[in-house]
Parts: sequence; C-alpha cells; structure tokens
Amino acid sequence: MKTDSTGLPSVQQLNGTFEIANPCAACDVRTRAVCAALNNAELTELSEHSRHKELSAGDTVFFEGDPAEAYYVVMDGALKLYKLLADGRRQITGFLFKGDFVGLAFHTDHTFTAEALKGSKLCQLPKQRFETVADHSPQLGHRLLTLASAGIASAQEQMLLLGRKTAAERLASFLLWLSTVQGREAAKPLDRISVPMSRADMGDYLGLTVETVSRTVTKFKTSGLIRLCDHNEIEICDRETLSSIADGEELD
Amino acid sequence: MKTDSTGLPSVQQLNGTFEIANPCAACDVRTRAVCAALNNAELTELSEHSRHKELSAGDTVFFEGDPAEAYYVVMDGALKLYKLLADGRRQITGFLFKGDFVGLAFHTDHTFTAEALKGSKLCQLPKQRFETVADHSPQLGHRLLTLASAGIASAQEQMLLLGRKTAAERLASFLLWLSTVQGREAAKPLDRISVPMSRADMGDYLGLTVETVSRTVTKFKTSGLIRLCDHNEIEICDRETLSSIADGEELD
DNA sequence: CGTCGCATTGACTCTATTCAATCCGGGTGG
DNA sequence: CCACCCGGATTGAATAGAGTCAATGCGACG
Repeated sequence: MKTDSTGLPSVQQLNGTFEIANPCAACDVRTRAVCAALNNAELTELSEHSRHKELSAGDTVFFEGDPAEAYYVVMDGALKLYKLLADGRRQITGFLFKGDFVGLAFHTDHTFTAEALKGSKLCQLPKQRFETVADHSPQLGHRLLTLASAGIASAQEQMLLLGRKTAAERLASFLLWLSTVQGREAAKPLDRISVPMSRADMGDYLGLTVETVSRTVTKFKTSGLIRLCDHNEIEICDRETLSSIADGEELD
Repeated sequence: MKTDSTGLPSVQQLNGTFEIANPCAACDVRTRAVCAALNNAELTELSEHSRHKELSAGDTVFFEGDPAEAYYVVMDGALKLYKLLADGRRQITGFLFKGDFVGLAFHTDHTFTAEALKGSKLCQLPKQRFETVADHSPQLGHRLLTLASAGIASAQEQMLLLGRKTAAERLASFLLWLSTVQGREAAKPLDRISVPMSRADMGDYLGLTVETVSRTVTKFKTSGLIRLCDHNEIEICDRETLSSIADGEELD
C-alpha cells in the first residue's frame, strides 16, 4: 500500500457506506479512546491530519505555558503531567496510560507540562480540526464532556488525598488506583501491578518526599500488605486492609 | 401576569423572531452563566422546567452519594462543595458564587456534597432535559466543555497548592483567588474582599487546620499585607508581596 | 569491576497539628 | 439594660508526622 511521509496509509476516496481504509482501523486503542465516539467520516477527516509521535522516557510532549496546538491520544506507554513552582517544587497532577486523552484543561496555552515516563506512542490531533469535529459531533461532544466530568471527579478525589490524607493513606490509595487502571483492559483490578514511575514521581504525585514514599512502601512491605517483585513490580497481598487504609478508616 | 405554582411567568407561545417572555429574561446571571450559550427556544424549553431554590446558610443542596437528578446555576449567594472521609476529615473542593454552574463532575451519583455558605438562590435544571439540550446544542456543548476544561485547570492548580505549598503560600493564593472571583463583575480584582466562609472552611479548602489558618492570617495582618475590616471583610494592602508569596518565590 | 542513578535507611529538624485556654461579638432572656 | 451564653476566632504550649540532610545500598550498564 502506498504511504505518505508519516508512514500512514493514504486515503483514496471517501464515499458511502463501506469502510474507509484509514490508519485508525488498525489502532488498538480505537475502541477505548475518544475516537470510539467518531463515525467513519469523522475518523477519516481526523486521521488524515493526525501524526503519530514516538517518545522516549523523559521526552516532553509540551511545556506548561506553551501555546496549545494539538490534542493527543496515548496509544501506548505512559505520561506524567505536572506543574512547577518557581523554586522547582513540582506537583504531578496525573498519570496517563494507553487510551487516555490529553487535551482537556487547556485553552490557548498549556497549563501543565506533559512528559513521557517511558517509551510511548501518541496520536497527535491538530487542535483546530479536532475542535471543529467536536463542535459538529454530538457523540464526540458528549464523550468529551463525560471524560472531563470524570476528570473533575478524580481531581477532587486527589484534592481529598492531598489535603487530608496521611502518607500511608495516600500510598494505599495510589496503589489501589494503579491496580484499577492497569486492570482496565481485563476489566478487573490487577494484583500484580507494574510501577512505571520513580519514587520521586510518586512523591510528587502524592504530595510527599521520596524518603517518605520509600519509608511507607517499606512499612507496607513489612506488614505484609504488599510484596516487591522484580524491578518495578508490586504485588498487592492484602487488598482489604489496603482499602480500609486508603479510605481512612481507623484501625484498631 | 399569570403565574404557575412556582411563581414563574408562564410562556404563552413560541413563534418566530421576537423575544419570548420567560423568567430567564430578567435573570441577572443570564449573560454570565451557562445560559448565555442558549438560544431563545432552548432557554424557553429549559426555563419551563426549571425551579428556583432558596437556601439558608448550612442548607444542603445534595449529598455525596445521592443520585444526581439536576444541574444548578448559582443565581445568588455562595456554596461550598466537599468530600468527607469516614472519620469526618473534610476536604472542600470548591466554592461557587453567582453565575457558577454545579453539575460537572457527576454522572449518576454526586461525588461531593453541596452546601450553602449563606442565604443563596439556585436555578435547578432537570438533569435529563438539560442533557438533551446539551446534546443538541453545539453552543451549549462547547460552553460546557470550556467550563469543564477551566474546572480541570483550576483543580490542578489546587493540587499544586495542596501538595506543595506552605501554609502562607496557600493562604496568599486563596486571598488573591477570592479577590479575582469577587472582581468578576467589575472585571478587575477587588482589594476589599468579603470572606463568606469560616476559618474552618478555609482550612478545609486549603488542607490546613483552623488554628493554622488563624495564625497565618494574623501573621499577614501584622506584616501589613492585609487588614481585617468589619466582620468578614479583608482588605488586601500589598498585592505584590502577596502574589510573590502565593507563587512560592523565595523572599530575602 | 567501577560508576551512576535511584532507592533505602538513619538522625535530626521543623512545620503544621493537637490540645487547651481565652477572647470576642452577637443574640437572648431576665 | 445588662449579664449570660454560644459559636467562631485567636493564642499558647507541647507533640507528631513528614521534611531535610546525609550516608549507604543496590542494580543496571558500560
């Protein structure tokens, strides 16, 4: 098949009811990402202008303050989003994984930096074109609103964590969340989770220092709540207790 | 004019270009609230099913966990939104004022409690009907998305505050934010701000205790950054310094 | 095998919390 | 009118939980 400079198959024509050949057809986050809300015509329209981006660990997608020029879908890998204070203090506001959408929460300029945690693949959608489609597609509009709504709800959950939870409660909440996220494909929480971020990243997400994260992990490990497996893998041994810690229930 | 049981003028007919008599026409948040994105037909459609709610200080609009049945526009007064932990620890996730919209961030159930800070008036829009209008109106859809996007951005700002700022930085940020919010109508930040919430509420919003809030207010007062006027009024005396504190810039 | 980056552990400090005692202003009832 | 009360705000003293600083451990990689 003939391909253009981006390696995407080119679209020949656009007529009628049969399936249009376009790169999205083969995309394995297609059914889970925002794209699921698009019909074929819209998909084709967008895919013609989409670009795939390959990132290595530490690569930055965009910086806080940069003009916003595109939306992104995470096709594979993991990103962290963060904000900085003048003296370098950092708050990670979210981690994104396969299927997640980057683009809510900015207007003309980005309000946070987006950086790859590890090798990742993104699908870049030009801002203007995406917004036009969004304005004309009730399905997509609805989907975006649902996503935004979920985003606000989880942001509020995170405020509760940052404002009112202890170190142990924060870590427990985080591990359970990771477990849920990584179980998305399987549609059930995983007991064996991979932790693609450093202790420093965990700290900057949980409003703690590296040392406190490390100490708390150790505490969980010695009390048998979790087990550290090979590099970057954690096994949840006692989900029950972890849950009650996460929810701040008094323990006797 | 004939009115129904809710005290709203009834709508006689709905034809053509001239203005339809409906209660929203006289609403003074009409141009600033979500409603600004509605055309006359949509406005009429919604207003026919809207209900106004009067609240006294401490009244609850809905509780976390309640099934979500409506959206609300704050016509006057002030609300606080909060989440609780099992043992009573509380995190206020936002304060809403005249013109603000309540309804993003919930799906079937409310994820937070909404309570009046003082006497307030709300416009209640039935969930189903509002969503139908939203799905059919690109203007409203766009507006909601913009609101949601702004909501996420400010939630992230709050995460930075809760996760990484000191007590003084938090209070300074809060006061400047209040100043901006109360200057919305005047389109410029106010130096004389009214503080409708208690110290406890401020603490629960900023992730601090009442005592720490009080001490920090006193510190700002004695350093001449602010002045306490009559009950619940604070004057910002040194916006410059307050800003640099809020942004975490090192002071010499 | 040595180095580098991240993680862990230890000792000490400090900020914000906790607990407790006033203070203050507004409302009430004698 | 004034004493009393009550809830919120302030202040003080002691404490604790997380932060800071510093040393060491560990694993990947050249």
